[in-house]
Amino acid sequence: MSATPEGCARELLEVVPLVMRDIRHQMRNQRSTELTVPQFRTLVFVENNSGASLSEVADHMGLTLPSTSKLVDDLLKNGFVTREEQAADRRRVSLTVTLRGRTILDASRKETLRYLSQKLGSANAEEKVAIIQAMKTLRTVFQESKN
Amino acid sequence: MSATPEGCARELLEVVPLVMRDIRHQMRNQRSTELTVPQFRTLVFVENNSGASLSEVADHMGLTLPSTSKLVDDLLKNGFVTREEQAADRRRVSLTVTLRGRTILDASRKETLRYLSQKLGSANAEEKVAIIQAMKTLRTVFQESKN
DNA sequence: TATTGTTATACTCTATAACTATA
DNA sequence: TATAGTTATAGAGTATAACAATA
Repeated sequence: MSATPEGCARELLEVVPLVMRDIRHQMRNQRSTELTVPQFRTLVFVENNSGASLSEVADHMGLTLPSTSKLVDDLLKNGFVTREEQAADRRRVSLTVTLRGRTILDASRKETLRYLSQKLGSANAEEKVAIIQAMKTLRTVFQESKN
Repeated sequence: MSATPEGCARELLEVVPLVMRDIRHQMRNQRSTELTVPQFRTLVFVENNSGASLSEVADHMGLTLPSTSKLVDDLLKNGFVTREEQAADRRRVSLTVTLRGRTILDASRKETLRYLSQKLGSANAEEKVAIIQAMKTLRTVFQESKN
């Protein structure tokens, strides 16, 4: 297996959509929680960055402002976040996860992690180390993709 | 970094959507080729499994038959695949990639791989080995995800 | 009857363009 | 004028339900 940038790229292009598809399916089939992947990721971000503006969320998600606005709107309708004006700059919005949002997020995360953990149970120690390492590298490589 | 199934699951859940988002963006912004990720994956599958039926594509993609039917319909409209009845069982369909489809697929693959390779250029040898290993494991774990 | 596929319908995700409000 | 955000509109991706054709 050639550990060249090209070899890695080829593997990523084949395997990442496979894993993503599975995660998406799993989340969709959570009848109790029902968060989509983007909704889940948005809630995680707002939980970790309470008071975030819409632009900050959009930036983190790699989405346009209108897309993010709609995404947040749905979370709002479900009562998972609150949206207020920032006092210092009234154009800006301040987002916070509600108790309800936190509850649903915790449940969804728990269920998804349980599912993924079970799937990864068959991997041996060395393989798991490689996954952890790979994810660490990929995170740094793909994180600041401000296209 | 705990190399437990739970630790791996946590990393996957954070990093995979990040990478997927970047791949999706990159493909969307290919002004020359313009294949979406599902279209790309379908073409790859049909190229490797010439004469495949719709059910086989759906199975590979992890999609329902109606979704797959529509997906293939779009490829057909663009002249990237042909769709015929199978002689042996006329309910079944036989899909083939056209020359045009092959051309666009090659161009798209090349451009995406170039993009990803360039991004992965900053990773050192050990990190690249870990990525290759991780992808290999993930492929086997997530491949036969027939839900 | 069971299987393969399509059509009808709907919802989510995402984008671009046009707009409003605030700075 | 520039920035933050929303609304309008549209296209892709996906699903379920209902159907048609073939086995």
